[in-house]
Amino acid sequence: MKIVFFGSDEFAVPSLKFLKSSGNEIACVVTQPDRKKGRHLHLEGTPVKNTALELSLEIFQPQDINSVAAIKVLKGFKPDLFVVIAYGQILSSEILTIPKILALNIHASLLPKYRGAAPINWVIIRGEKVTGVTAMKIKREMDAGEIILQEKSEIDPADNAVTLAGKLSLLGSVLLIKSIKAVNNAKYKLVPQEEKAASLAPKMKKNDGLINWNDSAQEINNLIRGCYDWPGAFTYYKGKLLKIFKANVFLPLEPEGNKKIPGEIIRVLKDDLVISTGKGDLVVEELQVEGKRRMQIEEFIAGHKIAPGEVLGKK
RNA sequence: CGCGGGGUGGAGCAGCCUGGUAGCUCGUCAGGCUCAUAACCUGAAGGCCAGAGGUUCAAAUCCUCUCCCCGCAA
Repeated sequence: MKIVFFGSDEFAVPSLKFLKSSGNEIACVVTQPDRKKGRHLHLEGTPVKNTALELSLEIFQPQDINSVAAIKVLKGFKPDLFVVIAYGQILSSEILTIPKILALNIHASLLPKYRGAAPINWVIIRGEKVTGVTAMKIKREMDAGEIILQEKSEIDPADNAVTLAGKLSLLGSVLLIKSIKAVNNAKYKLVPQEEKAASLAPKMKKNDGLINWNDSAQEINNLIRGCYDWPGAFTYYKGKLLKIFKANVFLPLEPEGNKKIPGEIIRVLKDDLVISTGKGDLVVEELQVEGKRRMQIEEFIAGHKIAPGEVLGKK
């Protein structure tokens, strides 16, 4: 099989590596152009580009994949298959007709649920117990193609978006190889998605991480896990941005006698910071204040005169 | 040169504006209290205040440059 691989994000890296070692011919790796990133806006390649360099694969980084020039390049490879994983640009219908067999996509959710750029974050934020990966034939509409194979994976309560992404990207790479085999042997069915069951998982925005202390401790903890490590669930403490990276839910046994304001700090011990929420309490374990490095709660408490009664969330 | 915060005993912070014995919380070590303890009390060790210049009688503190860390923005 002659394959052109489209990918940018870290999520696609295991698939690229696995694909390479599986003996398929990778004609070219298409990835997003280097972008100015980071603190001093240095030019940086995508994780997929770096992997492709390590594997000595040909790299193509068109500004616009749907441009006439880019299409010409792609046609030049005369590929059997396109494999698209976390690439970051939408392929036009003309591009989808280039490969002899089909264009295949691995998506990190159980489609038709969580279509879009950030399924991993949103399944955690929504408190799902199970998610998975889907291999599908790409259609013009975003993540709406017919399903080839699907694999489920349980979400561990300890998982955050990063750990879950790690698991799913491995699972996805296995699913990819399976799917390619199936396609190669023509032993596969294309099952249309149930449109009624579709839901969306749009790209994360900075503000999606804002903590609403009126939510339950469980919901807030889901937000914290789902927003890890970008954009990070955040609130405000003494006018400064405060990100919470890790926390636990604590349900007080005694009926809440004296009502606390959601967001109020109710207990500060040596290594224990408990915050009141709309329902239950949140025990903060790892956090970061604007301009400071990320730290464990005991380090934070050691250096900050933080007292019960203070309320988080005010800008 | 995108904007901003910061580098102070092992950790996290205060002190800097208004120069002049280096302080707090935690940790470590020793001792005490206690049936016991991660709790409490007492004491101790541990810092050329990121680095290099400069101003000054005197610099963690003021000025200049360098290195490193972080937030925003992407």
